[in-house]
Amino acid sequence: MATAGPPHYASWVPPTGHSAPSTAGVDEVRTIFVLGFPPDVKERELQNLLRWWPGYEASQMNFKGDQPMGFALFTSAAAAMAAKDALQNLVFDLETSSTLRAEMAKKNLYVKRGVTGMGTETPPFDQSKRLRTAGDYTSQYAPPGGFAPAPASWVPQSYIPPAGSFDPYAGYCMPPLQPVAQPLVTSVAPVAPAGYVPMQNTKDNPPCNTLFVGNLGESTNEAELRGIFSGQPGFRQMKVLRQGRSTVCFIEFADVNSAIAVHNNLQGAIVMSSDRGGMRLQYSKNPFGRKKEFMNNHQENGAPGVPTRDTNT
DNA sequence: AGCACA
Repeated sequence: MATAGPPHYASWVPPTGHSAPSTAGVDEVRTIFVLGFPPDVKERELQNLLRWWPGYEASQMNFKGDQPMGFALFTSAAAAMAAKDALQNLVFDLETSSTLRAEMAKKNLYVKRGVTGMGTETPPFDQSKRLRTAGDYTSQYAPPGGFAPAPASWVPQSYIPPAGSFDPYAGYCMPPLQPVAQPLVTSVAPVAPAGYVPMQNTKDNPPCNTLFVGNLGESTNEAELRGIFSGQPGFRQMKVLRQGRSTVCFIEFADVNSAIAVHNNLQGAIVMSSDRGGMRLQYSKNPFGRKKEFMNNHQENGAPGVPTRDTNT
């Protein structure tokens, strides 16, 4: 074992949306400096780790010898510090047990015009949009899917290209994330997970209003889960189930779209208290709110096998 | 690789 354990779970303080966001301190340092990556880390990994973070603008991986140094620029110093705290002591790679150290940088990352860390040969299309959108995150951690350039085939959770090009959603054609229904819980800003781990989700069920969370270790802390989910738009309720060595969890949302958004956005999100890194999100087999159908199908107070004639539909 | 509760 020897898990020195991911120490402080940085409870994420939302970058204050009301106090003059971007225009405030123009010469403030809003760049973080991250050490502790395994030598074979790719710049892209840093980008993918941070690209959903509120206020993220650009990042870059430099190599001093074989010691990678990451830099990431945010829209504000507050956003940068929040990200810094979240990355602090993050176990980046379980195999090499490399733990990240993050600090505020000495000076801001210089971003060449048109390069935001999304790749060097950046397509011209949404650079400006990307930057503009970033500011919007200050009020609420909106679903990343919202600005994903998303051709219909873009499946957010497949960080790893599916080997057999198997797409469980082929038949469902993800609705393009229309603005999620007004959150029932508006006040709570979601606690952003400390990071993401690529997660393959080979078997899934049709989208519904309830998510099933798997790949959670027995040590998983319910409060942490609640912190992550309860602030998500459309969140209704959550139930944690201990199953011996592992833990599972159900989350109900007000509507399917909210569930879809979370299913995509939080796929592989790192659960600190779990000993398995990222969580796996699937749609539940038995969603909430289907009691009637369930009961009807089971004829619980009638003759068990009697077929129901669909007299009224 | 684990799906409860109504």
